[in-house]
Amino acid sequence: MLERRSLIEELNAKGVRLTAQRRALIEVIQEAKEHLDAASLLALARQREPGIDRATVYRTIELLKKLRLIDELDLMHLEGEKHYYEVKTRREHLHLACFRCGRIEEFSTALFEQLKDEIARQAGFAIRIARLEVGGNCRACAAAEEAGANRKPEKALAVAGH
Amino acid sequence: MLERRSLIEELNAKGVRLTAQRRALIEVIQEAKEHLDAASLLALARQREPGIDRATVYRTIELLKKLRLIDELDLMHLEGEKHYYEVKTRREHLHLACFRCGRIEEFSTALFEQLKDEIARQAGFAIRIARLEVGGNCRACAAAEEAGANRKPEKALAVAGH
DNA sequence: CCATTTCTTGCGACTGTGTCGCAAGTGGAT
DNA sequence: ATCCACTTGCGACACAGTCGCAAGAAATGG
Ligand SMILES: [Zn+2]
Ligand SMILES: [Zn+2]
Ligand SMILES: [Zn+2]
Ligand SMILES: [Zn+2]
Repeated sequence: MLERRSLIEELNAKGVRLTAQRRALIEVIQEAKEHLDAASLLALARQREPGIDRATVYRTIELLKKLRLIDELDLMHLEGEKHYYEVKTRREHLHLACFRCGRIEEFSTALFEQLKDEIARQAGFAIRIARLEVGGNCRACAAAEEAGANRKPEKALAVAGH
Repeated sequence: MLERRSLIEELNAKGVRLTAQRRALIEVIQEAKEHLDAASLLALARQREPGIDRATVYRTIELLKKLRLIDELDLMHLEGEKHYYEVKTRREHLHLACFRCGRIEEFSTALFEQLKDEIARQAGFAIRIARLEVGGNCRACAAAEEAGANRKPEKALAVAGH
């Protein structure tokens, strides 16, 4: 939650031209309480800057990714092939996506940092992005599944999934 | 590399109807030497089973995912928004995607298992899939980048990326 | 070996994400 | 206020993935 500097300042410092459209998009991303995809981003940005176009949204996302100000997530593509975006400032974390209820949980641990270190050292790989996404059942849904496991578990092709 | 049973047997055991199309697709996936996307899968499968349709490829992928026989990868979407597939038998591994040369490297470590255990325990999350994808520069490209860092590094908006 | 049932396929049409070239518009520096 | 490079909107496009439906093919069992 604690942003370093606002993304706006960050952009200015890098000499990136600040347009009304970019400002609107950045504000939306920064104030988001959930992970937003390009379409939602467009809808929300239009509330502030009505004329804004789809192409501009994609171009701005590309820009912010290159500048390493936002991260792109897949969230296991739980609903369609969209991508989601989040500001890169909160503590580095990974995402747990529940196939049953669709909730996205965030999780942090020192082990993740250690793992990245090991990759960098052993593979000689200069890591720019490390995205760990986990799919399965959250605590509540795992319990519920357990309880409902009284029917014939055979031939259960009805596996939830991506 | 060492497959448990062929996917075909695996399917039979689960009572899944075995069609010529599915057989062709499974053979292609199993014999693949690289990570294939849906379109390549279709092209290769057509060499064995000419009439096969795009929709069938997608439906079969969905089936194999549900049965946990294959994994879906994004590979940092290095070239377009496609997804890639691989048989779920080789040792659990993660993928390193080089933004510069495009090579995909596979990497295994016990730390990854530990990390998954910690997630399962601490978050009470029943993990079905854990996908760790890393983007950056491979050893060779990191070195090359280093050498080429003699020009003005300022205003370098030309950051490679997704 | 044929009939029956159930599942699967091909086809065609469709949705939705993401991309691009270009002419008009605008930010920011002077 | 001027100017220029950069950015935007627009329209058209490329392409991944989905769906309903009628025809076709596995498996089963007689
Ligand atoms: Zn993806
Ligand atoms: Zn859940
Ligand atoms: Zn490389
Ligand atoms: Zn792999």
